Amino acid sequence: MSGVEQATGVQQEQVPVTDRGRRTRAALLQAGRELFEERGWADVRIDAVAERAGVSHGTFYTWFDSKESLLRAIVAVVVEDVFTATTVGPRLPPDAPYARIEAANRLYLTAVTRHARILRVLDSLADTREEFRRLRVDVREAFVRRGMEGLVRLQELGLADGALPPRATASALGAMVESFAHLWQDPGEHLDEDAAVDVLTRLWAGAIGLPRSAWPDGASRRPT
Amino acid sequence: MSGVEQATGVQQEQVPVTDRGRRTRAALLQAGRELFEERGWADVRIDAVAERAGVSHGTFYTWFDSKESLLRAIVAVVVEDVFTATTVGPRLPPDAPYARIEAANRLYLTAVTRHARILRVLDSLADTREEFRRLRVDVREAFVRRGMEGLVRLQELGLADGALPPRATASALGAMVESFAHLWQDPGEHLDEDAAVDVLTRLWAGAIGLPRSAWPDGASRRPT
Amino acid sequence: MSGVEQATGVQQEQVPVTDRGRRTRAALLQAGRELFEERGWADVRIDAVAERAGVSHGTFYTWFDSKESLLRAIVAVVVEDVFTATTVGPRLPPDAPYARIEAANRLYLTAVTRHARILRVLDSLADTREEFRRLRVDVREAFVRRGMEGLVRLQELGLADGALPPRATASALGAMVESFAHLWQDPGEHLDEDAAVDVLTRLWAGAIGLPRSAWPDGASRRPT
Amino acid sequence: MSGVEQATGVQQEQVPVTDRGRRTRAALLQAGRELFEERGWADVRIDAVAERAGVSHGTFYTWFDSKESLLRAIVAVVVEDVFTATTVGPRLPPDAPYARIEAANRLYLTAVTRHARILRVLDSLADTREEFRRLRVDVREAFVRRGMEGLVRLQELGLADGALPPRATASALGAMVESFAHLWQDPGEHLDEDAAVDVLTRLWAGAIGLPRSAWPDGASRRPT
DNA sequence: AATGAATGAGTTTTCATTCAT
DNA sequence: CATGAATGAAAACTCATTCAT
Repeated sequence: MSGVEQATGVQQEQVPVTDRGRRTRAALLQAGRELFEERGWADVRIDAVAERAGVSHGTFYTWFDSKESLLRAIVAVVVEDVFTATTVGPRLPPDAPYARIEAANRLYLTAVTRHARILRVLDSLADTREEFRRLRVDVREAFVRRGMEGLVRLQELGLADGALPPRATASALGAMVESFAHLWQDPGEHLDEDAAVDVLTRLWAGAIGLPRSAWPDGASRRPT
Repeated sequence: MSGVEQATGVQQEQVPVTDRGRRTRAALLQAGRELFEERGWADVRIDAVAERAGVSHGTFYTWFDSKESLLRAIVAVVVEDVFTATTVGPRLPPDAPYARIEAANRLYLTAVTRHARILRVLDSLADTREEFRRLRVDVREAFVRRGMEGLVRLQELGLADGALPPRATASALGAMVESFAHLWQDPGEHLDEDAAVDVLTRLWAGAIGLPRSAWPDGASRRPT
Repeated sequence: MSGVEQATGVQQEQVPVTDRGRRTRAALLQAGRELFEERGWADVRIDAVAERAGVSHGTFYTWFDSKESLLRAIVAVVVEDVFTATTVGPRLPPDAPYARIEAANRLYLTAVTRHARILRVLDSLADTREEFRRLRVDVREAFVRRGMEGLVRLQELGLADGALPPRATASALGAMVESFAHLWQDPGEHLDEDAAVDVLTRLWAGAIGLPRSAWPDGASRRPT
Repeated sequence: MSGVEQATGVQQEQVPVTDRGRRTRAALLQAGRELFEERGWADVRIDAVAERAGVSHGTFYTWFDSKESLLRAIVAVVVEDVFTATTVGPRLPPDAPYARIEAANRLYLTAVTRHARILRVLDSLADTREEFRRLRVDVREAFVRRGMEGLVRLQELGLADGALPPRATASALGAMVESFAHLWQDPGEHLDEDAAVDVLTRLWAGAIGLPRSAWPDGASRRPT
């Protein structure tokens, strides 16, 4: 199980024991998430986080060691959520590959969309801070691994292009799905969730060479 | 900044008139690019740029208004280069769609790879600075548009899945290619250029539903 | 100043809530006043203010937004003081115009003298910074208005030259009194307060044409 | 002859020998004056002066040693002009004191008005730079001295209040006249030159106690 | 636990002045 | 003489983090 065991850094964040403490910490977490989403990393001051959480500046440090530490805590939730969404899908039969791909895409697309803003913040730090680069990778990891395993299985069954290197392929297609979540934000790309999932699944299935015969009727013959 | 607004509007960057000036400006540009690539945006000081360029601190401001301004100038070159690479490819016959896709992918992949580090820096700013978001989009635009036009043409010829919305599809596939350039950096994804182009082209061709009959022999039957 | 505008509007200066805060703020105010008086505006560094107040550099910004902001706070006290001195004088009978003029002159002269150095600083900024020009005017306003009203009353009673335009006259005479406070600093003009007030009052009373009969005995016949 | 012999500072400004040089120097002088008048001291960059004069930045230093030096040269002209205006008036008969006061006031008022903006700039520096404080005094000196001498003469003739100390009185009244030149700039004090001179002369004559019998008919009986 | 205040390292930027050509 | 460029000493301001109550 990747991506969840990162928490053991150097300094442990304080863990609240009283109810009041729990509430304060939660408020800071919430305020931090909102602000990061609104303004990005660099433009968020600890001051602002504390203020929005309704506590004094100093209190922030009762619960978090640093600004980084706050983001780490926020991202931990995200990693967990994406991981869960990716892993705990409906258990579809192995002989329905298209439906499996579709289900995985939908879950990942919605999960990533849910966290699109905070993931962008993470991205902006991933460039220089090794720790966050790892976290960024962790978010993707479960999905990529799942895609990779699925691909291998299909290749073994002769249902996917055997020439494709599994890991790289899964990475590339995973990136494709994820990029969709971000492009969605922009005006100009207007698709509802079903349409988006449909497009992504078609691209994916076609890309790995899943034979049209294995596509559902609606998908393979869909008109323009 | 004192109280009275100077009469001049937005100051234009200086343009060197002497050779010495040209050399200095170029050195700063080069030093800036290197440092941004090595350390990312936030960890580069103007001081360091000047030092690496072998000039004094103040000289930086003779040629650039600000750190932002420097990046802008660096990125302008990148945008230009990627645009050119994307646009000025070998003119392949329209009836060789696979080869066309391959050529386009190769050009874009190498161009983006060439600039991978600086594009990451740009990404990290794109989240909050509207100006840089636009630039980021500009880098992709030519490639996405080209992919879109190619797709439309193939759809009209019945050689591509008519159900795919052109713009979104081209965006998604473009993102896929681009992500490859970045993943390449990471250890663990080791493919040489030819192999990478091959994978991407297979994925792309398959994704849009280009019939296997339109694939070159080597591509369609390549073994694992 | 990064690209994104923080949500807060014009930041208000902090108001101390603890005693320690009050003490620190007062010390900065005091240090600032002294330094401005000693060195003028341009030659005062925030660093120096903080040092003299016995706090660190950053602490200055806990209490004031900027150097301007500090001066504003200092001047606010001055405006207040001059206003009070000008307004809250001994209530003399209307039928003792000379004594009234004298009392007003004394109060204004001593008030302006008390603040002569800081007013000079204000002057030096008033030329270009509209905000400070207004403050400068504010300092004078109460005295000028009072002089004007007094003049109008005397004109109505036939005790002052009816040809004098009240506002301009009061301005000119006010400037005369004020200039005295500054000239006093210079060596070469040595008069004690009583002598200065006497001269100014004679000039004033004579200027508006107050009949000699309304002058006190001592004043009208005073020998050289 | 006060106020004109100041030029011998430490470094002598360059003196042009060619025609081209003369033109360049004059252009810089002119540009400097305009800019100081428009923006005040601190907000004028040497860059801007050079640009407005149509020469390159470096050329400025061919003709002036420093920014201070430029202002010094500009002010020298002003001092000279005010001095001349004050000294070289119409030679009126000693037995027409009111007319003499009026003439002096008019000359001084117009001279100071002509240079009001640049004198303000000088003021803003006078607070801290001893050199400019001297210059500032020099501008006033001739007028104050003349007023003082006039007052002494009238006192000796019994035509002025003998209780007035000549120097202080002349200073105060001089400041009064000068302040008028500045207040004129402000909206709200709207008087044409004749009216202003009239008011000032009445105030002056009254202030020193010039008997009404020595006032011209128009002046003494002017109605409201 | 919470709070208000203090800290100071870290950065960008300005601009008068000098200089090589 | 003029020019374009280089210089570097200032200086203001920010903000994460620490601390005394």
